[in-house]
Amino acid sequence: MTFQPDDTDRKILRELQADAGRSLDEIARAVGSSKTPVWNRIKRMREAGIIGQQTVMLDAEALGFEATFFVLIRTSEHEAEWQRKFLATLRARPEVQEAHRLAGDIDYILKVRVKNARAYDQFYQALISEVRIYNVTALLSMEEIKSTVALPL
Amino acid sequence: MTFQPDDTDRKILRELQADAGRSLDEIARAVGSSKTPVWNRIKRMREAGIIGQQTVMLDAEALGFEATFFVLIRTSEHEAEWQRKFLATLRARPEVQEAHRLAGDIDYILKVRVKNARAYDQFYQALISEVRIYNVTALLSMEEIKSTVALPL
DNA sequence: ACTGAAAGGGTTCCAGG
DNA sequence: CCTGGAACCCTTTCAGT
Repeated sequence: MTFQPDDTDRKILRELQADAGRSLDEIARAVGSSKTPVWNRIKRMREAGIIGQQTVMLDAEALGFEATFFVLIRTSEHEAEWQRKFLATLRARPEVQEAHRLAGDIDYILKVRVKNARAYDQFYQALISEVRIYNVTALLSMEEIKSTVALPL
Repeated sequence: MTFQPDDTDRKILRELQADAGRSLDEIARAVGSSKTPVWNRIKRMREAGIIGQQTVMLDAEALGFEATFFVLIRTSEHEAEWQRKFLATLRARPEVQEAHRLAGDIDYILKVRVKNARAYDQFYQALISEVRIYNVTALLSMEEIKSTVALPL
């Protein structure tokens, strides 16, 4: 199930992560190969789902998203039905950029991106009205020091 | 400093976030306009830095990155020099995908993506050997429920 | 498995409404 | 500010090595 990229595959993935907007020629040159072999490898990796969605990074601040919260959630409920509803709620809410189920005494962590603290409060009220939650801690980001989706290949 | 996208700009940004790999024609059709105006808007937003890097989402699990940690850091040091070194360390470490400075009693949160728990421990040892840190809590992700970089425009 | 080339399609730009 | 079209570049495929 684990895909084992060879050296050239890894170089291609690194280049695509860094800038997916370049031409095949440029990427081929960057990895020291030529168009067709690089094209075949990209095609294979796309079909295998290794390479997924292509997207653009937007400037969140400039677009008015000035508040990022990390939300630590403890719950006492662990039934299937509660969890199903909780996950559905998270997936339906576009301000939730990340959600992970955790090991340990904190059950879930969310990354929530909103325009301001009021918008966070609206999200919070909506969340606790939809599912029972035992304890919530919100950590407010003052400064985004680093943000990347690139894997350290 | 805050860019005010109009309705069409917002539609374009939504489409690009969802799939930046389509042709201008397709995007123009999706937003109910045509090539040239959409192209001009994208160009303007690129030049303004609203639209940044173009990238691909890779399948982390399939590539062997099976462990994600959220790391909560408390420090007693708040001098400029300590902070400079700490930030430089975080930025230099490719396994750190996110780093935020926080308000409140936890000073920093990191998202760290590694192949396994041993690789996390190596990162942790390297970090505490480079800068003094008062207290560290590592939260291990058991399940990635949701992960997106899209802003809720 | 790579090279080179050819066809089709897409991006970029410009003239005109 | 939009439409349509022309030129050029890139992607995609294929035959040859």
